[in-house]
Amino acid sequence: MVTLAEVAQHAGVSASTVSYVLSGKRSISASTRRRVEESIRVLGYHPNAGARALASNRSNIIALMVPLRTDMYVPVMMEIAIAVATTARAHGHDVLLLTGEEGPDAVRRVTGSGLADAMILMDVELDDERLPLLRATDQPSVLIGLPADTTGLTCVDLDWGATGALCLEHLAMLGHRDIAVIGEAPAVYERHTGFAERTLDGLRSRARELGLRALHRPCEGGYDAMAATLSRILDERPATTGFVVQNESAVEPLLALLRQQGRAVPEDMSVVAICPDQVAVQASVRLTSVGIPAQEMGRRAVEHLMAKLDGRGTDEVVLLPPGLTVRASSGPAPSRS
Amino acid sequence: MVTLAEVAQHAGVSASTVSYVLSGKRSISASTRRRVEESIRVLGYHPNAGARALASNRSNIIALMVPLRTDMYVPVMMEIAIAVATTARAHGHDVLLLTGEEGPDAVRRVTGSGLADAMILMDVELDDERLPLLRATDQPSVLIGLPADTTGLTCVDLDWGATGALCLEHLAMLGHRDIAVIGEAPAVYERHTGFAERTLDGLRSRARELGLRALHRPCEGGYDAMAATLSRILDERPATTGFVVQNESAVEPLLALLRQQGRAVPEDMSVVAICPDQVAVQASVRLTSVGIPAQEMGRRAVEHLMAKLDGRGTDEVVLLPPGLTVRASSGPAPSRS
DNA sequence: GAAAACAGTCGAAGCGCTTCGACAGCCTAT
DNA sequence: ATAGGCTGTCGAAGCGCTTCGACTGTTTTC
Repeated sequence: MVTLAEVAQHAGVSASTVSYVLSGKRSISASTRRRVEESIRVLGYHPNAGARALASNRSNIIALMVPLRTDMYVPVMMEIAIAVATTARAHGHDVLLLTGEEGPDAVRRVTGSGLADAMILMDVELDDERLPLLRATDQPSVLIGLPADTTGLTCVDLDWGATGALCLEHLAMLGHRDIAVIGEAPAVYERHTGFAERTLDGLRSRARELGLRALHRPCEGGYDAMAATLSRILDERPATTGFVVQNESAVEPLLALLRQQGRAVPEDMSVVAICPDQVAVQASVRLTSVGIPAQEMGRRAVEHLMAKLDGRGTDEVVLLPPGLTVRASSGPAPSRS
Repeated sequence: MVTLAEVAQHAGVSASTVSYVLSGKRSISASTRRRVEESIRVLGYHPNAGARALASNRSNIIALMVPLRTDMYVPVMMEIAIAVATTARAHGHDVLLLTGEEGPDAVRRVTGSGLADAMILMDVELDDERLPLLRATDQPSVLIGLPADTTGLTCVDLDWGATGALCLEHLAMLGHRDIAVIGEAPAVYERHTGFAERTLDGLRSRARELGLRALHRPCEGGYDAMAATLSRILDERPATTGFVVQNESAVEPLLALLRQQGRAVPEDMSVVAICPDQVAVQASVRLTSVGIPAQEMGRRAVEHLMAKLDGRGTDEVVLLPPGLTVRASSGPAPSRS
């Protein structure tokens, strides 16, 4: 293992000079810098992470807490995680992967041990038990998701309320009056995950404003669950002509069921999905959808964190505006017969 | 930030004693241990990770390199990553998330800087350029996946050859003679990802042994790609009655297309999928499938790594045996008319 | 009953780096 | 000329921990 001292000796300078070449915190003559850089290259030197962390009180690591469960939006989570890792690297940081499993203890451990300089939390619940800890520590953090009380926190999220409203507006504009909302699994609502409730709120209040009827039903993914949910919906509101689907794994089953029942999409029924664009494009009917900007969220979260680490950042809530792409699954409501 | 020295003072012992209480490397009297533990609790002490890494030459971090691309098996990757993180925590280690983006440089950086004690590599190609580096370093590593040459390496993977063979046997046993294999996207084969080729080999050699015809076609995910692929297959081999599908995102489109063409599953056509059980259960027809033991792979990889770190491990290749679950998508071949 | 073994504790060295203050040499303004 | 200010470099302290050797009692062993 090559050390700073060896590099210094090889280059004929002192250790501190090498350190300053590396950090750029003091000016170094061009010739010395060249010599040192050459020695580093020749010897294949890599600074020891532990020593650096100890001396500088900075680990250059950010922690990312991902949900343990895999009952929803797995590809989105993955995409965010990868965007976080990539962006962090671009800022000279590495990413420590924590699962939600440990809960608040993980926050204590990481902040207490100086393992990471900052953290990003995903899958934030409306009243998350990790929040008091984050407020109490002076370690910077960013949430991906929006809790009920954002005081003293920085959050990045899609504007789910606007997302719900947007879906509804689109259907309203096409003349649909009775809308069914296929939600996430009941468990998601039970643990008060912000995005699900916010979407619903946005949807409902816009429905009220526009005078539409919106019927919400949570739904586990998969074919059987969707079949049961659909038949209940059509029993209850036979006039339903529009669907908003938030649960990715209910989309394809819904399309299959409608097809099977002889209801054509988009002629008889319109479907708007809330899902990553990739899913929308790959479905058996190209779906009109509101995308989930996973990469953007990951990137923005890291950039906010870096700003905070540089002392620039401020606490703020960033809500990304949703965008609806019209594809082949939505069309004018059939004329009322 | 509470330090070891403060704990020592609070407990009225020396710093080294506290250290030995923590590590258990020397015997400590019960009363001293109790007092120290109490002080730790009261002061809320967490050992500083950097200092520990520096002094002990062990970071208690393992690096996990995940593929940057998200063109296949995303949920599987995620599940593996989570299993790795969970298992590592159970062994007192944290996980550093690296993306494939940096390539071999990441290996150099991590081993060189002592950031991690060991690493796990996913998405290994048959002739991966990271392998020489792994062989050259004395840092333990485990691959999830199987390269062409495994000398000096430890690998954990599903036995893809046996997986392919198993699918074929099942269909053969049911009397199918003409089998179509829906593979991964062409790009996956082009970069020589081991699992895709091995599956195919297993499948083909068993087909030869049993005297079946197997026609392999790579396929991008999604409805349109699957439609094109299917029509080519049925043109070329109209007698096809069995399908083996390896690309998750082609399964549902295939089922939809067959249904649409009036071919019943499993009466006219049998489908065997290679996918996680969850996907198989959620499909519109409950799929006969060979599962992908993602959690098991992640867990085993970490456990091997821990064994190596303790000096127990050996280089070896662990191939997990595949298991086929019969569900509703496969049945006897229709009698030849 | 003396020698050897062991349990329990401490002090000090050292891990590899960053960073502060010091200083030598040089340039600019008075 | 001389004070003051740069620029470039160095030495040394110190970050918080682990671990080695040393030391003091207490047991065990023959």
